[in-house]
Amino acid sequence: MTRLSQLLLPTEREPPADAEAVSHKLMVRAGLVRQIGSGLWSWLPAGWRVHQKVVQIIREEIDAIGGQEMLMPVLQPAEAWHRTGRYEIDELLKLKDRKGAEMVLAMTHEECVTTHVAQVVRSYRDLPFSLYHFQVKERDEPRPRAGVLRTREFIMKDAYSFDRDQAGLRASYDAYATAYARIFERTGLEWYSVESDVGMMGGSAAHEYMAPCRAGENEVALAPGYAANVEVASAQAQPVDVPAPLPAPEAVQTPAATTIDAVARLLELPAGALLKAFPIVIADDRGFVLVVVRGDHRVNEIKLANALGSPWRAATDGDVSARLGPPGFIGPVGADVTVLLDEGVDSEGGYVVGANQADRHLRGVKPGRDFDFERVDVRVVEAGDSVGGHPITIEPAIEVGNIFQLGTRYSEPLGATYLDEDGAQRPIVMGSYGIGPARIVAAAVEQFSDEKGISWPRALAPWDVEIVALGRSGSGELAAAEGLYRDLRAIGLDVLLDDRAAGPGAKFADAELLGIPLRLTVGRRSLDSGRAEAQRRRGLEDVEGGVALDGAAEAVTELWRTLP
RNA sequence: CGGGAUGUAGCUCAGCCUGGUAGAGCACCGCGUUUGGGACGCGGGGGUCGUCGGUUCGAAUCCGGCCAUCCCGACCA
Repeated sequence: MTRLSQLLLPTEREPPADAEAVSHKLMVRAGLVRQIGSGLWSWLPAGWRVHQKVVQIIREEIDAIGGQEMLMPVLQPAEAWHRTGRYEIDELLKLKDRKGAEMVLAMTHEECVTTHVAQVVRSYRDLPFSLYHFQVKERDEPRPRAGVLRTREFIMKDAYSFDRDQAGLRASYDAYATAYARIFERTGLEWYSVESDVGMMGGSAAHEYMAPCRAGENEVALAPGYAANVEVASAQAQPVDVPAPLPAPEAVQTPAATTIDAVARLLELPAGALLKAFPIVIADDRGFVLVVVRGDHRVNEIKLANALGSPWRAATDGDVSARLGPPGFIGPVGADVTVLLDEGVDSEGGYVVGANQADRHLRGVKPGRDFDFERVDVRVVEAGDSVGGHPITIEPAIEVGNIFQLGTRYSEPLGATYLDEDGAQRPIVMGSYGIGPARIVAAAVEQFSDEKGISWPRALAPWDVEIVALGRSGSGELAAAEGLYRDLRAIGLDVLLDDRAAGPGAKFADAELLGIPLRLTVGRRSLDSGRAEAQRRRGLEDVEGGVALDGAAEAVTELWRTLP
C-alpha cells in the first residue's frame, strides 16, 4: 500500500500529552506506533516498514558470518529456567497452563537454544556454529519509558554461538563484532561500541553498542580512543589541592559534622581533601571492609562488585558502630578492618578522615603511613577526568546491541557438552549477541529529527521517495504524479504517493513529519517545464532544478544514492 | 518499590476552587466554495466525565478506596 489516500497513517498535530522523549513524540505523531498499555506498543504500517528495514540489514550481515536463522517459542516450560536459576528473576513473566504446569514467557532464549543444542551436539566435530532468530521478548519491566525505548514486550535479534573452547569463542565473538560494525554502519546511525559490565550473565567479556542521543538511559565516558559505559569506566582523577601530611594525625573537633560537605565547610578545605569511608559487608568470608574514596568522588557499585569478585551490601549502622565508631565519623586510622583505597586517592596527601569517635575527625592523615590499604579502582568517573592525557566527556546513549562471552554459564546447568578427540566430555563454550531493532528505529529518530519531524537515514526510511501531488483530482498535476509514481516503482524504488484530497500545506507538513529522505513535488510551478521539484529531507535542501519527468527514474535513483 | 502528577469526545485541553442542562479548538460526516505551506461557509454526529463507594434533594465538581497512564529516582538478565 503506497498511496497515502489508502494508507493507515494516523498523523497527529499534537504529541501525546505525557510524552517526554523526542522519539516518543515523533513516532506517535508520524503515525508509526500506537500504545496499547504501559510499555506495550503496536507498530502501524509505516513504522513496521522501518522496523523491517532494520531487521533485513541485521539478517543479511548475520547470515554473512554464517549465522543460521531459526525460530523458538516465547511460551516455554519453566523447567530449564529453574535449572539455570533464572526462574527467580523478577522481570520474568511466569504463568500456568490449564494443566497447572509452570510456564514462562521468555525474556531471552538461552535456556531454549541450549536445551536443543544439548540434545543435538555430541562431538567436537559438530562445533562450532551459531544460531539466531528474531523473536518477541517479554519482560515485566518495573518502569517502561520513553515510547519504544524501554518496553515490556519487544522484538530482539538474539544470536548464540557454540564453540569447543575459549579460543573458539573469541573467534566467534570477533566475527559478531565485525558483523555488528557493518550492521550499525549500514543503519546510518551515529554509534560506537563500549566496554560494558558482564553483569549477572557471568562470562568474561562484553561490549555494548551505543547510539548517542538525549533520551538514552546509559552514560558513556568518551575520550580519543576510549569509550566505556560509566558503569565500568576508569580514568585518571582530576587533581585536587590536598595539604601536606602532618607529622602525625591530629584530632580536630567537628561537632555534628557528619557529611563530607559539612566537614569541608567547617575546616575550609575542598571536599577532595577529605576521605570518604564507605563501610560494606562482602558476601564471602572477607566480611566487613572499609572502602575509601576521595571526598569529592562517589563509589561505583558495579565496579566495586567487579573488584571484589563477590556480591556485597552496605553495612548497617549497627555493623558500623560495632566495628568502628559512630556513623558519620568513621575512618581508616586505627581501624581493625581491611581498607580498600581507591586509585583516585593520592597517597602523598595529608587528608581529613573520620576519627571513629563522635564529633571528631583527624587531619594530616597519610595513607600507607597512618593506615594500611589495598588499592582498588571503584569510583564513578566524572567529566574532566582523563584517559591517556585526554579529558573525558560523558554523554547519554541508548544501548542498541550487545555481545557477551557467556562461557559455560548455560551449557553446564543444561548439560550441553561434547566429546573431544580424547573422548573427554566438555561443556560447550557459548556467546550471546543481541540487537533491539526498535531501539535502532527510535535512536534514528532521536539523532536526526528537527523541529519539523523525522529525517530518516535512507537505509531505514519506510519509503525511498515521497511524491507530493498538488492540484485537485482530475487535474494534470495528479495525472503527472501518477505517471512519475509508475516510473519510479518500475525500477524498484519504494515510493509513497500523496494522492490525498488535502491541501498543499497539510501534505508538506505530513511529508516533513514522516521524514522520507527525498520528496518530489508535482505541481503547476514546474510541470509546465516538464519537471518535478525535489527536496532532501535532511536539512530541507532543495535540489537545484528538480528532476525532469522524462527519464525521472534514473535521475531519482542517482539522487537517492547521494542521500545520507 | 519510593517520590510527583494526570485521568472529561479520536487528539490537545477548559469546566472542578464556589455542587444545579457537559464545553472549546482540531479531527470526523453532508453540501457548496477552495488547491503551492496545516483553507472557508452552512448544517450535523460523537462523551458510562477512569472505576467503585460515600456525602447530598442533586456530584465531572466534595470525601475515600481501587484501577490506569506518565515523569523523577531505585531497578534494568
